[in-house]
Amino acid sequence: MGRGKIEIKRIENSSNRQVTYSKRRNGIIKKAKEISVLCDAKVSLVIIGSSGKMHDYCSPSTPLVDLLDDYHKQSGKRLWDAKHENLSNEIDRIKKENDNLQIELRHLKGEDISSMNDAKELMLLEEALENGLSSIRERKMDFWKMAKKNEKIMEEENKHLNLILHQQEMAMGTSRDVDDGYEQRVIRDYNSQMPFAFRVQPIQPNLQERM
Amino acid sequence: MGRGKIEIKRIENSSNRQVTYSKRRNGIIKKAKEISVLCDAKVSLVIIGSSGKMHDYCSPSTPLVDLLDDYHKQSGKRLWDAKHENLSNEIDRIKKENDNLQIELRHLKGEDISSMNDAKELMLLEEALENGLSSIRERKMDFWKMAKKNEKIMEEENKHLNLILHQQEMAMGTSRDVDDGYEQRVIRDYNSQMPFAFRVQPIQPNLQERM
DNA sequence: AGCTATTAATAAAT
DNA sequence: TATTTATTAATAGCT
Repeated sequence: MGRGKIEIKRIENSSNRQVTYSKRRNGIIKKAKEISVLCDAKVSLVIIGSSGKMHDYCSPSTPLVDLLDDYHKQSGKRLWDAKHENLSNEIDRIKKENDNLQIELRHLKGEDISSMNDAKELMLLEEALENGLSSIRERKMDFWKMAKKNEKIMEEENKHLNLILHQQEMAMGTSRDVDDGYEQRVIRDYNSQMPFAFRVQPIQPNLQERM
Repeated sequence: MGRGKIEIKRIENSSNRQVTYSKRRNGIIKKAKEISVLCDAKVSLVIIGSSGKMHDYCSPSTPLVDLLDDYHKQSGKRLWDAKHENLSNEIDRIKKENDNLQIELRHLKGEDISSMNDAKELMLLEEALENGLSSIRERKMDFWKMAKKNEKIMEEENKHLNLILHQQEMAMGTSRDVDDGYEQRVIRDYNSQMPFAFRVQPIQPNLQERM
């Protein structure tokens, strides 16, 4: 396709070679674009001329890395070293583990169990859930006991503080209002040492009756 | 360059697209070979069609890896590092997800809950477990009902078989004892194949209504 | 870098 | 899917 036919062999004349190179390079890149658009193919094209300068084309929205990833999967050639492969394998492994966990989790939550055709499994599941439930309830009981205990301690402390305050008031003859802030602070400090959710609650045991 | 001019846009007709793809793929690979020979350029070409199948060309005595090494040096895109980093990040991400799942799972099983300091969370957990339990029990109930139904059907079947056997015996004048083993075996087989999943069911379409 | 005669690629038909 | 052919597209050699 030109004024004359040419043999496909190295062009010896260096300037001709250079000219042909840049013309054909444009041509092939155009072709690459076209095939990727016409046939929605992924294309990666890298050309390095004898000068060493590199040109490339990669189909849109196809990171070269991904494409080469495909390549290396399909060609079986190890493009990147074992390290990468190991990482890939690990990802696969963990993903699989993840899937299994998800399934187990869903089963425990009672989802997707219509696919469970094994009575034994169902019973194991039930057992696990019952165990879980009893543990949780034990824990809640601990909470409750602790809350009660705390409550009692605070009550005592309060009484004690009130007593002291009262004594001081009597001794100093001052009004109770002056020292009010002190009492409040002490109580807050107690609260902040409570491990659980009972911190900001007024003493109202029945609020927690489900715990 | 064909019987008609075409626009460079995705070919909607899938079989035309496929034909064009393979023609142009050959064309572009030929061009790649030509430019590498004519201009002694290094060329790497990877094409992945919409079917996902990959074709490639790489100029002779130019390992693709080396060429891509050049590429990654010149493009400054740091192919490998980026790839490596991506993989590592993904692993971290998935591992984290995994850990969270593990924790959730352990909590549901009532393990490690002594670290749970939030009454609300505990209650949510309990609720999830209760829901799970009730789903499981529902499912078990289904199984149970199905087992009952199956049992009934088998009973009928048995009766029927016995009747037929009996009739045959009468007709043939043979003793019933001769065939006794057969009947027993049939029943045992039914039972042994009933894992709870009722695989070997007599022809009774409505048995499958929930499966 | 443009131009154009010529070859090469290929779209549509078979 | 492979071949054929009319037509367009690419490009070799020239300027």
